[in-house]
Amino acid sequence: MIRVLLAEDQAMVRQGLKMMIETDKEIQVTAEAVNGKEAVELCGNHTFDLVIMDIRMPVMDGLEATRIILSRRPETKVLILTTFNDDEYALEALKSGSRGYLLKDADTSELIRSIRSCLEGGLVLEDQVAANILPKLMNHNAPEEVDESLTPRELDIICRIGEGRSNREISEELALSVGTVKNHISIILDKLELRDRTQIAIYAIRHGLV
Amino acid sequence: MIRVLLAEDQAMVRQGLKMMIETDKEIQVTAEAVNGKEAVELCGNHTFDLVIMDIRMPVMDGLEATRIILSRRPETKVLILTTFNDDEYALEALKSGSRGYLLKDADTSELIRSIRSCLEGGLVLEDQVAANILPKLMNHNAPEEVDESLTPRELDIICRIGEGRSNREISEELALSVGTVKNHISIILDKLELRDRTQIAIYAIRHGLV
DNA sequence: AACTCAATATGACGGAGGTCATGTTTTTGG
DNA sequence: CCAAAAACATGACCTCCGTCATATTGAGTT
Repeated sequence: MIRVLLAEDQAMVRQGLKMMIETDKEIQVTAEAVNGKEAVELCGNHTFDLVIMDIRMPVMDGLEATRIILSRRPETKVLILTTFNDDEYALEALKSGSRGYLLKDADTSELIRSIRSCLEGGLVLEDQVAANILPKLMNHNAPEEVDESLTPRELDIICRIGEGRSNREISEELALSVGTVKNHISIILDKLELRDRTQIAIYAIRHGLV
Repeated sequence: MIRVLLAEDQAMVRQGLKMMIETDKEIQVTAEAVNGKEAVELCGNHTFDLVIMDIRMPVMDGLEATRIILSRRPETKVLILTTFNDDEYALEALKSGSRGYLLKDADTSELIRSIRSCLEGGLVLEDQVAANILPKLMNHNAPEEVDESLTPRELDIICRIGEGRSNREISEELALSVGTVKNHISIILDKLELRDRTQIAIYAIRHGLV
């Protein structure tokens, strides 16, 4: 038996959802909440396999409630429920640790399929939503190409600066003199048109070298 | 009419797929290729709405073929076809610009649904695959929580260090004396248990403050 | 009223960072 | 094989960074 907590402020939507969900004999809505705060409290006192959480609710919204619940009971699966096919929300919903994103206009079979997929470890994502957020996530760590005039040695040193090492530490790790490390850094600063090691560290991280 | 190019080296799979696809009267397999190279050549001479591309093929694999085709005809949709629910491939497939990821054991209705969703701009992703790759993409910019003992002023200065500013620049931007900026930095270093401004910059980026 | 804390300031001090000039040794490519 | 580039080294020099001690102001608390 799958125990579901339904967190949704609109009684009508809640009722409709409950009926749709309980079409499946193995799934039961064992509790309902009208806002995020109630949902958090219920999760403190009871155990649920799945929480279906509306994103817009009074008192405490669904994303914050999700974060709190997962920080206390990480094994709980949370599916975010929303009206809009809004990729901004989708990203936030995923960052908060939810296991997916249900649209309110989904039909019963779609709903059941999503719930079961989620409980089996899947992440439920509309194709349209996926098309919007994946490129964002990929571009975000898009490794802009590194200046190709950099030598292997210089790249190595850039990495170490990006890890927060001092010149002394770098010189010891590479069995060089401190002066040599400084020389390399001077050349790096020149090639990359930067001013100091801090900017090198930023460069290193932004270009995915660390 | 939707024109599909089928790139798959195994004749049997190709035949089966073709029959499943053409269940839908609006979709037609107008060409077939037995490896990536053939697929690329066919795309040069003809126009297709969709390419279904096996990932493992002789001569040229599906990922490389995808990259070449998309560099020449970016409007083409490519769906990658594979046997395994392998997230390593999935990431590569998405990076290559494909619009999703079909499993060979999908049934006919699933297949048709995926094709149509893809042509409508969707990104087709198994829930299990999504569950594997999304955390990877998100962890990269995982906003570990920032030390809460930091004051607003200190956070501000941390951000500016994370942008590569010198003490002098920061003091001018905030209308402070250089000494005050240094004082703040000393306190920041103490609170975060760091050693120098470079490590502060790294902290700022890793915690999503910049 | 007494207290705490954030924010500001000053000046002195030592050390790390970065520049420059110069030179040697290896690697590598034509 | 020779020339160019990369890697390594030294020492002098100056600047910027960060520490420390000390102090003032204003906001909020008890």
